[in-house]
Amino acid sequence: MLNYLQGLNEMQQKAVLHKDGPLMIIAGAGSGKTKVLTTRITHLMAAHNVDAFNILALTFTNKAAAEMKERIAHILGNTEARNLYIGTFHSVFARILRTEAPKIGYPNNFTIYDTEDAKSVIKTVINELNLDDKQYKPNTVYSRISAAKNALVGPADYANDYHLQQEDAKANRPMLGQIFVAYANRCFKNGAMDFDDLLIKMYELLKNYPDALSKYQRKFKYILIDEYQDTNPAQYEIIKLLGAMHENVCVVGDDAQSIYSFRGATIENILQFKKDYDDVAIVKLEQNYRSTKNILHIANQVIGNNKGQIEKVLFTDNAEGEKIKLVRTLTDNEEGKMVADTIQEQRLRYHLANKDFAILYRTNAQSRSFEEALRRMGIPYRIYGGISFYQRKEIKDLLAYLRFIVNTNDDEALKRIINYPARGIGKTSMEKVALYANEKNIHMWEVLCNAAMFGFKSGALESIDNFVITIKMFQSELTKQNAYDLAVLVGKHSNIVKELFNDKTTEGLARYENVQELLNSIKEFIETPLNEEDGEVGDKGLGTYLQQISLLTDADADSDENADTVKLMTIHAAKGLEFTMVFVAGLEETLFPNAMSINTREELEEERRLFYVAITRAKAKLVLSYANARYRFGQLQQNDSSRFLEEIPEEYIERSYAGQAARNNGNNWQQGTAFERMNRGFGNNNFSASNSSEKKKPSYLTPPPRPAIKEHVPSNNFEASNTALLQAGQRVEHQKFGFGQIVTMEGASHNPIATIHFEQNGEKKIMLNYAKLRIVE
DNA sequence: GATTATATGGTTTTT
DNA sequence: CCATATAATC
Repeated sequence: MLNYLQGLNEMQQKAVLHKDGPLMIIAGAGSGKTKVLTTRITHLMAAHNVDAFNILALTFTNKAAAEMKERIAHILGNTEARNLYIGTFHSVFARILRTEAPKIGYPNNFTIYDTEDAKSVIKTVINELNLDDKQYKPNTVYSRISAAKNALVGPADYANDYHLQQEDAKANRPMLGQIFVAYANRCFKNGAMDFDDLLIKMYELLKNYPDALSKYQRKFKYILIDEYQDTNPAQYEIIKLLGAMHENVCVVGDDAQSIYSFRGATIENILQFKKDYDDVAIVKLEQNYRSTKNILHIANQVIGNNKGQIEKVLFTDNAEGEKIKLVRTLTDNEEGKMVADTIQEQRLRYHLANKDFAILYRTNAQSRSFEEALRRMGIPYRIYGGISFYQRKEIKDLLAYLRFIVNTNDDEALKRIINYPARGIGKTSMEKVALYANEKNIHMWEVLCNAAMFGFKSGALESIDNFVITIKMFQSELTKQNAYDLAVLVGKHSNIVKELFNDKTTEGLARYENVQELLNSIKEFIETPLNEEDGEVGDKGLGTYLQQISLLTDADADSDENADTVKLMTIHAAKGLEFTMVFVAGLEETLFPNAMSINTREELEEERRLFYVAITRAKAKLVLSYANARYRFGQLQQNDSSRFLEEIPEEYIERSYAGQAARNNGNNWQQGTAFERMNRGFGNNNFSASNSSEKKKPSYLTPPPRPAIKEHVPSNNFEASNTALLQAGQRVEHQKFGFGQIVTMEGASHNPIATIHFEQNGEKKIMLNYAKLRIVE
């Protein structure tokens, strides 16, 4: 027994074995904190007989939660782990609120608004208050409100706060408090909570309802919190309340990796934790098991430039490893190509798999150049983040129907679906509906149900009545059918599916497939066995499903975790992950550090922590890159290299220069230097001859010149054909290159390449896996 | 009221 | 460059 303790170092064991009382673990990057957390939970259960039902663990993503559960189940060798309460703050609280909502005046089936929904409500409210949405930009208003909530400042507090009033008056938005109040009221009326409300309402529940507080205090005898440096004051206060009875609160964090202050997170929580509890045990995990000495060393150097930090020194027994590569390119496109070429080369030379590589960047918009380059080379990849599945329009549309059926108070969902697909209830009618609803202080749905009474006539009235009948029909099926069958019915009867099916454009086709995928996901939800639960509302109903998916992260939606693909993501999304070889791209002033975050020392230090997080994702190999110019707002913009690069000691770096200029001249430096003269800011970057070695230059030094193509307008019946059986001699149509004839077929069967002679554009090699070709004959 | 053309304006990061 | 908002037209 207790053999799960083997393989833990002294400090890790100390953290695991600490039984009762507050515990703070300061865990450096790659120091095995997940291992410590899982082992600690296992130990509580196995050695101290703590019931799984009495343990609450809060993680940063649902995926991390699922993995933790799985690992614990594996070590324990039984099914007890499924009774653990593990999840993100948001999902755990949503689950609790689903049971307790009526106490605070919400329906059990409350809707969860994502950012887009919330902004839309804010916009409506601004219009209703007769304010100008140019002066009050929904984006700004939303972030102000969100910031207030995360600091536990409610609408009334906000509107009455003298300082906030002054601040808003100065910033030319004196009515912000009123908007906040109206927004909060509207959400409440709609039976909806936004992301921040999940914390706020949980706090209010515990604060104002002693019976609820004591219920959950008794239940959660042991509380563990991962990524503690990224918690905000609202979360802090909730935990303080929940943990007050037993004080068995264990937090794990690393101040050096705090990167979510824009979401209200504050490192203060770490300092405050020590003050709030009398006798906090503190354990520091300082041995890094992930990275080479070189990588860890420059990480330490970089973070050393930040001022306030909790003292700790990361060390490792790992090998020294390679030097850090620093590559400069002329443009973002060449940066993409350099990365793709390097991946290809490294993969072959060291027998690495695609999934050993990650490309990290500061902003989602940067993914494009990497996508293009990887696709061109036939390297499979997967992008995390950006527009997630559940944010696609077609998905949100169908979900809005389901949301509305479950909660007809949700005016936001109603507005989305009432005229989609078009059924003749347009803007004018809806303005009237909104007007009547506000006058009588009832829901828009009630107005619709009594449309005749409110004076709607002929055409409009008929359309509205039909809509009401349809929705009522769906509602009556709500109790008779399961979520999947109902969703299928809604898709059919609302004509959404038909509408998408009839759209034969490529985008339409993709949308249709997305909807099918959504239906599949609902089916899967229904078919997965119930999580054992003690008398909670947690059931297989549509309401549960809707609440669950609104809290999914993009990382959670990852179906094939082990797929052999190169991973592309923002640094934020990479937190907690590790890869054999990491590319950190776009190390340029105004991009990283980002122009939005260089105005205060605090902001800049957070950018630096972000850089630190990026570096410490790498196990063996690290490549940093930057481009002299990149497309932004559709225009080529020049940038200096990032100030962070100057913080890395020269002897750890191997510089090189990839791109077209190098090729044209046959000599890397002359063109490079000429270019440098045109761009100030390169003075200190001494591109010494460090890469003048005789080694064969990688192929990224020779991008083929691309002749301008003659754009082709696809035929109206253009539709991608199945090209599996394509043969030489056949005539095809390509979306861009126009009509042509297959000259030869080559390449492996899983990645066939066709050489095609196009009438307008000459001979081109086309990868069939990616190109859209219509077979003409 | 719906469909299409033009204008605008916005990019940091995410539950 | 992109997506969404408004205007113009049927």
